Amino acid sequence: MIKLSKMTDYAVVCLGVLANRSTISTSASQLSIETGISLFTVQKLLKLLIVKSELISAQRGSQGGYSLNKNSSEISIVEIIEALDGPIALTACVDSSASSCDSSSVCFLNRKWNKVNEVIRQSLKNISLDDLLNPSGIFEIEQKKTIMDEIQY
Amino acid sequence: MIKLSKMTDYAVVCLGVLANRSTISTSASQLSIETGISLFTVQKLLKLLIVKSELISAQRGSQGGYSLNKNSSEISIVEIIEALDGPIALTACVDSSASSCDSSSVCFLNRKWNKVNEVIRQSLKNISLDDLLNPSGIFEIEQKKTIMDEIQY
DNA sequence: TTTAATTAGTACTGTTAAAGTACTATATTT
DNA sequence: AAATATAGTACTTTAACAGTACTAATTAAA
Repeated sequence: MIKLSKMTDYAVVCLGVLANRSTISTSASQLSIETGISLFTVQKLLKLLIVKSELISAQRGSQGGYSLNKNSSEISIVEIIEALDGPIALTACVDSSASSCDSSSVCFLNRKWNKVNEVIRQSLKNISLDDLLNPSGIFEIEQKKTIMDEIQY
Repeated sequence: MIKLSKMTDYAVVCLGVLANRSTISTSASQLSIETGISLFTVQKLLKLLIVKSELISAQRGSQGGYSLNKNSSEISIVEIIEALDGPIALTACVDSSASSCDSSSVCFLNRKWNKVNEVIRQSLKNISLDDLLNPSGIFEIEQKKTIMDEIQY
């Protein structure tokens, strides 16, 4: 099964809470209480997002916490996925790591997967955090599906 | 990183070889030699494809082997992915397994991921094995990307 | 200025899914 | 009958992820 890490799932939930309290800083413990996700996990998650993305800001000390840097409608789920799961790359040999593919002499199609990755990335690019949070967003996503259904590319 | 299993990657390579020898049955050992993938792995892979998909047929005994059931242009990469990785489902809670999501009381967005999954599935649906094998296919995939780029859905 | 609250950084442990390996049974051709 | 191949199953190893824990640094408020 192609799947996201649990962290990404947790992130959408936590960022959703932050989106509803855009003005105030929300502490990790508060987020843990509101989401039901363990404090340890919430802490880890937020630290990751701080380091790996520009999605949230942190304020230390008493009354400190985290807040969203931009509106949920401006956050693409690609940003969240790529911050926590790394680049969207379906195959290892496509990963732009130093080590080249073990079977490069044999594998005649590494390059092609990159295009497939791009197709997926583009599909996700225009789905915002808000689309996942806001009920009216369901329809929009449904629309997207329909549009894609009709394109016989 | 969102990624496919290595098995899926191997599968595309092996099915690619089968596509080039559509008429004759090709044994696992022959495929191992031609692809460079270990025999054990090739055997496991082909057995999986037999059980989990309708993509190939097997013939036992001397001179036996495997062959593609349809043309590579008629095989969607979704068929390959879903045979080996299971359904395309980005999050566990979306998986239609018996056990409901642990945090269902808290998670206010399980349903939405299904729509996202559908978007990805539709993106992949119309990419064929042939698109990954045939050089001229690159352009077509590139086209797809471009089309999707332009749709500001 | 002390105390409490809170994030930052790092490191360790446990769990689980995937990959790889191996063996035995069954079928088919020669 | 013998050789060749797939079918089925089970075991072992590996690696990524999730979870846990501790210490340091920072900030606000008492």
